[in-house]
Amino acid sequence: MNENLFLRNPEETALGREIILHSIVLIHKTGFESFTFKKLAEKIGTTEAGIYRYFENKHRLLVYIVSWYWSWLEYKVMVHNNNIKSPEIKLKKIIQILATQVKDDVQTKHVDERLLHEIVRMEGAKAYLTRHVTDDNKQQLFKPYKDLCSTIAAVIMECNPKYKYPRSLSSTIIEMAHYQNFFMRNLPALTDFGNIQDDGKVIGFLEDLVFAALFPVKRK
Amino acid sequence: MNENLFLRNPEETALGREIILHSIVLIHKTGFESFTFKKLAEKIGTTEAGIYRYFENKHRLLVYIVSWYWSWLEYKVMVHNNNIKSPEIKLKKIIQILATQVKDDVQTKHVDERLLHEIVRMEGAKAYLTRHVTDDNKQQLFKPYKDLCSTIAAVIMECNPKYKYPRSLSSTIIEMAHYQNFFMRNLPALTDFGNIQDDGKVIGFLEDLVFAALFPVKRK
DNA sequence: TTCACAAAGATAGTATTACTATCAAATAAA
DNA sequence: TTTATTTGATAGTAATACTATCTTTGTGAA
Repeated sequence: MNENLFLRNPEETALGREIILHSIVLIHKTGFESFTFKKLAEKIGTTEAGIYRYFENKHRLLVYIVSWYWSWLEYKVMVHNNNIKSPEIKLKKIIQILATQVKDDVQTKHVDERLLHEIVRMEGAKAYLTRHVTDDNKQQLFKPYKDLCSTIAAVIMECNPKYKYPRSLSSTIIEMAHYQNFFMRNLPALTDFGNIQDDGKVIGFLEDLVFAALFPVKRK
Repeated sequence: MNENLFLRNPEETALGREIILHSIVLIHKTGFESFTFKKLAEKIGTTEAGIYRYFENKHRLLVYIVSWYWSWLEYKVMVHNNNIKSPEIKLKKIIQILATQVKDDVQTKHVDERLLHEIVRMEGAKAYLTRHVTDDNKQQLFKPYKDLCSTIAAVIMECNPKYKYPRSLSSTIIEMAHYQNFFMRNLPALTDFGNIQDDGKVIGFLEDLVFAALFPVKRK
């Protein structure tokens, strides 16, 4: 993880890991706007000042956990696509990973990936939708997201080396995997899935969209 | 405008119109998080209490101006597509309207549409990315957005009545018109447009994507 | 064993935010 | 001209987002 994301590395101490663990639980429960360092401190039996030693402010903490998620996802994509040859199957697998409800990975004891996935779906965009995106970006805070985007773009180029928009398509897939899911659950009129809350629907839409874009029919 | 959006209709009084006018200027300048009713009150020479008489809180004000924007856009789409017959040309026009830098419409003296468009690009998602989306939705706060989505979905169905995802494609177009533009300007690695900041690039991407989805080649 | 020092705890304090309440003055409608 | 409505002015509160300082605790090298 990028050192600019924290003041002290939370992975290295027991308190740090408590902060990560419970910030995820708390943000998941109450949403990012009503999440405060004070509430978090009370929950883990420390003080506000204790948390400020690890993170400059709550926005940095959000960027930290969101980045953690993207890094973890990239690793997951790598593992799953490791010995797949067909780029098309790879891309389908990526869409499936992005759009499917995650289950907690027991290997990481201080992170509940299922909750984190739901946080990223609802709060992820707030990591970069700020007036200080440019500064944050200069500090490389969004590297894991951009890396994932590059990885997917590379698979897209394997599918069709002549496709003109691999990165834009890639960021579209990532964002829409989350947004269509969010819409399906909260604003179903913006989708064609009712509020059935079936991940398969979003996967179907994205596959249709992506493969149509990559293998188009010639038009005048 | 939906009555649930405000406590007192801002369009009906001079102070109300001042609130709209300067909230747009202020949110555009400093971003939504650092925008406060106190700063706004100082700017227009009234008091915090004065603004609270019109809007319950700053989130409602954001939803109000964002909804205003979507309503205005829907009107604009209607006017431009009024006497076009070809649904494909209609759809292209819609993409162009959505993805192009707006210029101020002098007819509405209390709203600067150019600034508002830039606000919607950066802050628009914050209108619904909250824990209270469902309640807000029940109060019909997002109706203009959903109406626009329906309008576009109808044009999509005119293009290809067999297409399975008209609403999802519609919300994808709307969101991506803004996001790809935002990425191009702030996180160019997520796009294929450098940071040239040319609206035409985003339009090209979206047209390619949408028409490929609507007129696909048959694949195994 | 002790000394050093880093990490955490305890406590206090500040400016700002997000409101609510009250009362008086101005203004517009009847 | 009376009356209701809208605004202005002022005050106050609980919570938020920090910063500062000082003490205690634990760990590990000398």
